[in-house]
Amino acid sequence: MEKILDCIAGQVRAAFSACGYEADYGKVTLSNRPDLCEYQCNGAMAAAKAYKKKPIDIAQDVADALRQSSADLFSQIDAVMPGFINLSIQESYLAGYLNRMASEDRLGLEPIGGGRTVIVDYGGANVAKPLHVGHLRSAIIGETIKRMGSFLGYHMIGDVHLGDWGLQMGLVIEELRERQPELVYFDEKYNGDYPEQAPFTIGELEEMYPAASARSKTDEKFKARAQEATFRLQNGYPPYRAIWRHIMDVSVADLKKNYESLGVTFDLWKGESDVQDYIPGLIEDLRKRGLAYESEGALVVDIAEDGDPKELPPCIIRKSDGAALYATSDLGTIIEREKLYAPFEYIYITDKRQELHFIQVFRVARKAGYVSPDRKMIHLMIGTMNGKDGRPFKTRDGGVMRLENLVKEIDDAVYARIMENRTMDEEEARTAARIIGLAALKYGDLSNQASKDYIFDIDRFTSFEGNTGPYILYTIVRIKSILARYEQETPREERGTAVIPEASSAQEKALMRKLAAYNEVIEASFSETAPHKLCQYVYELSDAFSGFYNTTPILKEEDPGRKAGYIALITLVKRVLETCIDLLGFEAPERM
RNA sequence: GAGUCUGUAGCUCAGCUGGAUAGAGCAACGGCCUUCUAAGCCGUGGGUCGGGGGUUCGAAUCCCUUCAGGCUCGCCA
Repeated sequence: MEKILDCIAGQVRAAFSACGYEADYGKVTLSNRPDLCEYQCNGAMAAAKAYKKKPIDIAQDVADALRQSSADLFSQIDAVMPGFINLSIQESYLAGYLNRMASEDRLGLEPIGGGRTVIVDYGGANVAKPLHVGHLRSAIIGETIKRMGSFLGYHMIGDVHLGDWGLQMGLVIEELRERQPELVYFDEKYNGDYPEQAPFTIGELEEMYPAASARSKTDEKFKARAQEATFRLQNGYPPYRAIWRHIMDVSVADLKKNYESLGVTFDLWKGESDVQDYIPGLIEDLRKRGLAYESEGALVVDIAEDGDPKELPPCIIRKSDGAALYATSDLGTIIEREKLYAPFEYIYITDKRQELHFIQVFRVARKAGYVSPDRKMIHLMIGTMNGKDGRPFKTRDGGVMRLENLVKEIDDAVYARIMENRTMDEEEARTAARIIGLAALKYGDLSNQASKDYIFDIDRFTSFEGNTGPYILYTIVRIKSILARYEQETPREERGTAVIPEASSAQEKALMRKLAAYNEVIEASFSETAPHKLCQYVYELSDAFSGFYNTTPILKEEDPGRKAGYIALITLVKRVLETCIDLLGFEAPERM
């Protein structure tokens, strides 16, 4: 279905054309002066320069033409100083638009993706390290991007892309040697089978990595051993491969559990280790073609381009000790993805501190021709998560906040909140608390712009007033409640036809115009990888509904036809809201 | 030092491909529950859009400069 702004702009463009001006001046936006009009076109002022005429004269010409051509679309067409064209939409047209919307499966959203493949890389998780609040954002933003893309008809493939192959693995191996040197993995002479059972639990594993990391910073010998172990692991040394397998098994099971509790899913659970077979060929290829060369003992690829403000450092693809590293793995991953999926677009969602890394990787991939120029490669950078003091987020006692603790803390706060305000049995309250808590958490995060640093404030997530996830859910629950009562009170034969009528109040029309913006918002939110725009829309729609709700006693309406019309309208509001929050990755309870 | 991002109301944030009087939420204050869930609605107060220049009929938005802060700057991921 054509977007409502495009419908309007189509008429305005035609009017510009008819008056002898370039049609492109007929761009229409939502009004920023709702007291004056609903939509506006500023093109007359831009055109004034090109045609050397007074803006108001052009606006006047176009307005006259519009009055001739589009009286059925507009209820207001004004040319005002200095050259604005103010427009309002005809109630009948708006109602017709919404009725068409309501009759479509995707509520009038065009499947613009056309089945094209998009890879979304939004894991950021490292094995052997617990998920903490820092992993929250890329996971839930990635999930939303993936859902929006799928809904728009793209073939979205989400890959967790585990960090399972770097120095951290060597660190854990050496830490294990420190703690349990008697294990067979460390017996050079041992050549039997290795145990099925991991020699550590997830709890122990999570404690080992930070310990090893700290030790490597003060103990040079330990660090060297870890590098050596990493190198041997990467070269297939069987006992280290066996330990690695244990780390993976224990860690991935835990990661899946945690992501699941956030409603975050991945199509692929690949990792850096999966692409190691591509690396020798990759390095050979780059070297043979003269793209990679030795520099200070390492193998590097220049990535500088004309127009760079400063010469960018080359991309290192092999360290001087012969080991591969981050960039190499990511390039290997690209080669594999090209081979298996030939994606139309790549979206990487990571901390913004990795900006340079992705610039390097993208440029090498382009320069070597692994990814053709017509494919898009996007690095969606996630801002740093800070505490209330503006410094990197820590728990009250100064530690790293684990994701599962955070989720639990929010659940408990929501549960307490429900019990103080509502009568609900324990089980229902617990279920509702999980649903509402997740919405609070996700909405709180998604409503901030992804790339900006943001203040992570637990009090904010457990406060449910105003622009929050629970407010959105509350709106949906109120609609559900009305609809349920309507069905209960009104015999089927008295329900009338479910057609959305022309608006009869300002609140109703505002709600209807907000509904009509739906397809526009979803397309923009996806193409700009900006979930916060969808959040903002969902809030505005909820707000518009609340305004309508407070001025219009729906179930008390005496005219059954009008009542049925209200029901049709709020049913559409509910569908739109539910669709949107599903894209955002949460859902509404039945009651709250 | 170089590059880059950020700076908007007391707090948290929108708005930034230039348009009319800069918007929300929280917090503060004042109204609205015998009526569809008050986790709501309505209203009031609160901002020289970090500072200074410039371009433009018009700048929070574009350019320059300056201040403050974050991040990055070849062998971690």
